[in-house]
Amino acid sequence: MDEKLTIQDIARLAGVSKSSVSRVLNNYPAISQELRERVMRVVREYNFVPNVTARGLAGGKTRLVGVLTPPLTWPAIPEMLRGVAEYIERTSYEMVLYSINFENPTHTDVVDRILSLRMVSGLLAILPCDLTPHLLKHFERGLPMVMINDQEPPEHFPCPWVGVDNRTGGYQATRHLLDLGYRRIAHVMGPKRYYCAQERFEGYCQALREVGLEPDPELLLQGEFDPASGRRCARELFARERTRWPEAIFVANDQMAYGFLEVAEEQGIQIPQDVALVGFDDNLVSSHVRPPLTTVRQPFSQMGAKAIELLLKMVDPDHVLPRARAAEDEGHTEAGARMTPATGPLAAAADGSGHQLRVHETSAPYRLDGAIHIQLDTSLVVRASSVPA
Amino acid sequence: MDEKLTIQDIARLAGVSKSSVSRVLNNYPAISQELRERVMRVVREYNFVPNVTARGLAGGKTRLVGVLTPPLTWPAIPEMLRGVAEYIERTSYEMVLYSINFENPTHTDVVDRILSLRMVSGLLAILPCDLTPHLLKHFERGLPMVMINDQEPPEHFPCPWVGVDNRTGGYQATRHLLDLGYRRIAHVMGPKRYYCAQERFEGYCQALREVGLEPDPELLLQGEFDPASGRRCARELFARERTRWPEAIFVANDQMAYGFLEVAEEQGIQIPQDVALVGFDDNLVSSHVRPPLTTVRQPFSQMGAKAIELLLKMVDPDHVLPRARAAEDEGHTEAGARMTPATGPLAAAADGSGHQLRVHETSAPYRLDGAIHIQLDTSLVVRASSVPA
DNA sequence: TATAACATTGAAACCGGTTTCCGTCAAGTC
DNA sequence: GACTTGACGGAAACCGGTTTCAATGTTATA
Repeated sequence: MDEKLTIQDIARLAGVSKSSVSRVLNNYPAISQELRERVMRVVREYNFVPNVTARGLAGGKTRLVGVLTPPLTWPAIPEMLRGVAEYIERTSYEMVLYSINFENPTHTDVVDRILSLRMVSGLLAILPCDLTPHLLKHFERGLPMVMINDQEPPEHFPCPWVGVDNRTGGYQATRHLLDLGYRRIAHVMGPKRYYCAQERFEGYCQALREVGLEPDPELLLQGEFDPASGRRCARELFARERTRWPEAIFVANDQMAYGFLEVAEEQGIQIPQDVALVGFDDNLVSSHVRPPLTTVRQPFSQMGAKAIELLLKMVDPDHVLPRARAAEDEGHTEAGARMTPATGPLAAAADGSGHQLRVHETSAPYRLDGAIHIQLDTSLVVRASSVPA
Repeated sequence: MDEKLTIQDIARLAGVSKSSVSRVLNNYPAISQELRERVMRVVREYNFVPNVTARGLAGGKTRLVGVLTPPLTWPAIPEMLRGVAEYIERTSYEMVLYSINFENPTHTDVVDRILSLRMVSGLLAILPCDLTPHLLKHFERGLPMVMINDQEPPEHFPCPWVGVDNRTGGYQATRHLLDLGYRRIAHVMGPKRYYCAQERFEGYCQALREVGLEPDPELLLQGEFDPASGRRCARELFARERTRWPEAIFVANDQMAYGFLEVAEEQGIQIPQDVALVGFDDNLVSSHVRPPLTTVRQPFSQMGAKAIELLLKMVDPDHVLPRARAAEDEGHTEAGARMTPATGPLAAAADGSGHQLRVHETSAPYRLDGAIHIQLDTSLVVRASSVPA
């Protein structure tokens, strides 16, 4: 039925030239209604779909965007990709997945090889870590690109960028513990080289100061965002004499919080009765650990969707979704958990879409009113680890 | 530097025709050593990479394969894709990810749209569930395809297929419990419409019979492969009077086992002291739940790798990996867990690569000695849920 | 030494679209 | 009524490769 028809065949069947068929298929404006209908009838009858490859060659635009990700086994990645996939499914674009292994020392070469193929019309780089400077070169050379990246200070970052407001997130976590009456609140920080780690820490400090407390250096620990460092910090903290324990701990990500849960289990420490715990991220797992983790939720799938939306606008400004937008991201928070929208003192003027927009200057060719930085809001998810049953 | 060079430019720079450059780049045999070197020098100097799109148009083969998956938030999917991605990274192919939502009633249309674009030269369909009959039509129409699918009986299944030996897996789980001395062993079965559920059940029965026990209908429960049905079965079981409880339970997948853990926690039932538990799958989460789950590990990433290897062989028989194969799949089993290779009574003649090969007849155009079905081995991962500390 | 067979390489056709260029025709202007 | 203008649509060039075909130079065969 739909066997290898070409635009030429359609032209012949409709009794027109192939240029006309092409024009009809691409919604060229100066086309008479009659021609359009004549062509479309044949197109529909034979169920004709133009060859993407030829289209790419001739038009200079492939309808492909690349998505560069760390290994999919990183907790946040599948959620983000879900957002990307659900958005892209409603467009005429497809996604080429480049899952790269940062441990491979040649990963910059891998990226070069990928991009030199010029197969994709744009790139969404998810948490590119130390690859960022290298990617920026490609961006500055003209490759449309959006990063989901919370590791670089957004000031003057030239590339369009999607992330969350980590400062308000840190504030939310700490404020929650303060509201429950805790006063000796420890913080396990992420690596200082990451901007998000600093921001979460600042939110923590700000919440403390708001109630007249000063951050206590004895209650600040340094982690590496992985479970192992969480375990290490937990052992260090719980090895102190009981009177020097904190009443509650805000851990800068869920992975490290898992380490705390493990050590607590080992040592028979009850959470939250002995020590309350709040994490950051709300990974899919976090509602299934024991006790379920109170945490600050990052809207990962929404971040993916926003980022790909932005990228498609850069790649193809006339791009319109063929179908209406589906229902908003529903998240995976299980029934029973309370969700608190961001209400920190840092809440900036929203642009109506529920997220905060910051616009910076950029010299890159694909600017949309300057480099757009989209910052989404976090929300607190309260579960058993911070609230005694 | 590598700005939009064409094969024509290279030809001019090397003082040869573009046909010659093309031949060199494609390893055409009848090429003089001198010409080859002359061209390659220029290619390397200018870092030339031929345009994939043009290549696709002219050669009739895009170097793209599609990967059709259920939502990435399904537990096994990221692991499988890791295997696919790691393999594909070492080839000249790229993967186009089609993550489809089975709940969308129009998902067969989505598949049709995707495939009618003819963008991909082959398709890897991961756990396509009820999409299988529809996909088979495309396969029979000539689209190279491999399925990772444990839901269809392999007999006479026309399409190349990768899965695990579920029967031996069920045997391993049950045998392990028997070896620990348990005799009253319950089984929570998956949906009967899935072949894997039946096979796991048969393995269970066989292990029991081997020690002279007959499966007890009272100890057989019917689940749906999700946590909710696990909870339901758990409540049903634990609502019985204590003397009618089993000593141990083999649950047909980890998700349902999580439901058991939750209900046990709720009702203060100690696992494994009161009841021992073994799951199936070894999801990434399963080592982090409390207590860590003993389970039958499916080599998901290896399945992905095998499947994509098979697919590429179908798409491009002359396909050779540019680099040597990297180290074998290392899995994610944490240190301390014991791994038992499959040694069930069903172990078939291995083909040297450590997996079992079954060859069936097929009428599809892309046969390699008939439809290849690759069955990988499962392995038991022993953790605290079955072994009292 | 003449000739057939083979190895090597360039010219040109082709893949299936998009886009430029140009001719035609009808409506609008003076 | 002649001329300008713009809408419309066909012919042909083009995108950047692969592949067929034919020409050339070499080597083997008789």
